[in-house]
Amino acid sequence: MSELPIEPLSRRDRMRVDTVREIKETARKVLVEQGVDGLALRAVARAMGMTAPALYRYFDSREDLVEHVVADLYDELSDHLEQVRDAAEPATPGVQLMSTARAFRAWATTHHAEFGLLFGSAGEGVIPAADLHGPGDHPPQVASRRFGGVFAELISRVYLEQGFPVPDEEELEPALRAQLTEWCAKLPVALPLGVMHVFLSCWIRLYGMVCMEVFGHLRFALEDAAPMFESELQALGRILGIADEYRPPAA
Amino acid sequence: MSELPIEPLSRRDRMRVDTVREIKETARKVLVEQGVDGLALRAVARAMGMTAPALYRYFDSREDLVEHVVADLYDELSDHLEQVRDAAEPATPGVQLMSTARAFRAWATTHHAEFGLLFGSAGEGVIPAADLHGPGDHPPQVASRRFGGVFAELISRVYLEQGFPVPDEEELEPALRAQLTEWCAKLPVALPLGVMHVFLSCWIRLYGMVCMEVFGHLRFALEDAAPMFESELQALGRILGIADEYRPPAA
DNA sequence: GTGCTAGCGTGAACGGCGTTAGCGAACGGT
DNA sequence: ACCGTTCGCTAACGCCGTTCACGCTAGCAC
Repeated sequence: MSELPIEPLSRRDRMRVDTVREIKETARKVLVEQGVDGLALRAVARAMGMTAPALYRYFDSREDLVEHVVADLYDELSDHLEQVRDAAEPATPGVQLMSTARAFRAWATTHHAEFGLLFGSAGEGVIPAADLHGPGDHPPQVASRRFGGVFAELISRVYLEQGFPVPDEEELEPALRAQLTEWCAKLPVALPLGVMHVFLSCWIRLYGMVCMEVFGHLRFALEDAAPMFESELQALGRILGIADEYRPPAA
Repeated sequence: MSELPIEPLSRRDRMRVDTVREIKETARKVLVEQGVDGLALRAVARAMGMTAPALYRYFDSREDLVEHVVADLYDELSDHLEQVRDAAEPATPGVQLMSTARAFRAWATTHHAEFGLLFGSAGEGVIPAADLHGPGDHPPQVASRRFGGVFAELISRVYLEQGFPVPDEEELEPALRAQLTEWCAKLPVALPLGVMHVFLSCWIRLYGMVCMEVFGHLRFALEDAAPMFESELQALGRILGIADEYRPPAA
């Protein structure tokens, strides 16, 4: 689809690329200020001194624009998490994983609307039948796979470098084992199925904690979910054998 | 707010109650067929042979209608879960908890749109600043509290009748302990803080698992999340000391 | 039975939305 | 200088939530 001649970008093409970038940036600004429902084509156009139909020169529809924003957000989040991971001291997988998980929650709590778009049910109507996390080539799909890879790679490294207890293949139900095997085959490195199982379980717990906090489903019990998050993170650390590397957050 | 004279319902009042009920039922039908975004006042009115402004005789706004639908859904879900709980055999808290958790997932997977409205980010715009799970008297608030109580009561009974290991108060971070203490004071029965902590942790895990499945965030690894759910449920059972009561689902 | 009134449903209207169609201006390549 | 592509605009359609003023009708007091 995209041919790569070395420098064929005409002045017009450069302008176009810039405009696309500006539209997506403006859309994101509108998303933050007005929420998901306020993310309207007309609002975006208005915010950048254009009219709504002009945006159709750059995106097929509102949905197409939102998809690209979603992809950009996944990429930006992945960039941020990788940065935090690489800056973690000491640079052991355990510390890196803990820091990255904490950074994920911090991003979620400070980017409410964006998080809802990426991880909530808001994306339901957006990426419709075509599964978001499917194997397709749409921008949000590749971007979300990259995001998932950050945590998957970290847990893999924790396992490879330090190890942690994982269930034997025989302990897993056959149906689950089959699915894990299929998934495992797609990964670059071969790992025991039990590692994938532990990864999924940990990711479910991390996702659940952050999701409940951001969507306000913990307010029935907790006013500030930060201590509970740290407690859950510590529990995950114990499962992965990296509890001793636990560090309270900087703030 | 609601006065209860024995039978003062005039014919007119009965008509009105019926209409309110029909509107909410129609709204729910539209929600299921058209999704959250399709839940429009005009669509509801059209589906029941009315015009949109007429609905304003019964609800203040679209948001008000959606709130009442949310409350009804919470109540219906709570009814269903309590029914499953009371029908569980043998009637031990452990089996009841397992069955109820499984019924929760079954409801979520078969009521996609409704689940998104209750537990996803879709409710973000609906119950705006006034927290859904706050202490107010709005219908969705009382209904969601009732729902949460089903699981809280079950775990409490598991603890009281059989017990399971809970962290000591001293092990909990002071900030977390303070919040749990405050929450615990509002409950009918006094329980150790560690029980509340385990309850939250389990609920986070159950919610995370169901949420990820329903919102499609597990499709990157699993095509059918049922076996993984059962695996997680079994893990929860081990934490609560009821793993031996585990039963595979009927289906 | 008659008249009054409160409640209900309607059509029209306002502003906003996504989207399409058609027009004119600016630009790039030749 | 010319031609075609690209771009942004206005106008329009049908949807939405919401408000308003109007009729109708059912219930009630007398």
